[in-house]
Amino acid sequence: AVMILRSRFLDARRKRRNFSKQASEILNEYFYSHLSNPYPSEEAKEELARKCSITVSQVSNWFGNKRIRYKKNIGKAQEEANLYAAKKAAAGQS
Amino acid sequence: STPYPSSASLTGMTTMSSNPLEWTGQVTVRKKRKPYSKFQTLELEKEFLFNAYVSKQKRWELARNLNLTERQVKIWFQNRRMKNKKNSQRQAAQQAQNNNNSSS
DNA sequence: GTCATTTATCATGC
DNA sequence: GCATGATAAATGAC
Repeated sequence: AVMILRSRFLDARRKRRNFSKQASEILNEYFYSHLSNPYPSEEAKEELARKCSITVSQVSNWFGNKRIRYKKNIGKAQEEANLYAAKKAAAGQS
Repeated sequence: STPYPSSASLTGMTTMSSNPLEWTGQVTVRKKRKPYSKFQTLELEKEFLFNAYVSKQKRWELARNLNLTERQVKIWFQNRRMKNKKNSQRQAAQQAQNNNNSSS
């Protein structure tokens, strides 16, 4: 019982904070620009972690959540996808 | 090196033009995740304190006493070891951070 | 065996 | 009240 209580304090869910706006922007840009295969390599995860000022585990968590929640929203609005698709198209202009 | 076999040919989505993302299709039918009870978790944790690796005999006993399958007990210990490893890495990183701050 | 995942659930932010 | 990040069961690659 003591260990359960102790684990509750070690549980990071108790102190969860939302990522910064810039971090979410970076992660979303990578996700939607790699939508055909949104599985960043370990090296890519480390770079994303540096740019977002978060840990590699947090990057993995973000992509895990993003993939499953994107999948569940296929067929629905998905205006976020259109937003980043347009952004990518604009960046690809000559 | 995708985690799952991306054989998109089994659901007849070869001519599906609307959604070309193969990774969104889950092939295998997996059983729904069911959280264990307080008692089950506590007994597993107690055994994990003795040894992180459980013998086949002990695994059978735990499975019978906790109303779990031997496969569930085996996987629980696997996941528990990964959790331990992750926490160790987290503490090590935290300690390194503290050392850096104190030395500056 | 490890380990990167998927998925449901949990706990929090707002 | 959902959105979001982290964790707990469960799977598959290797």
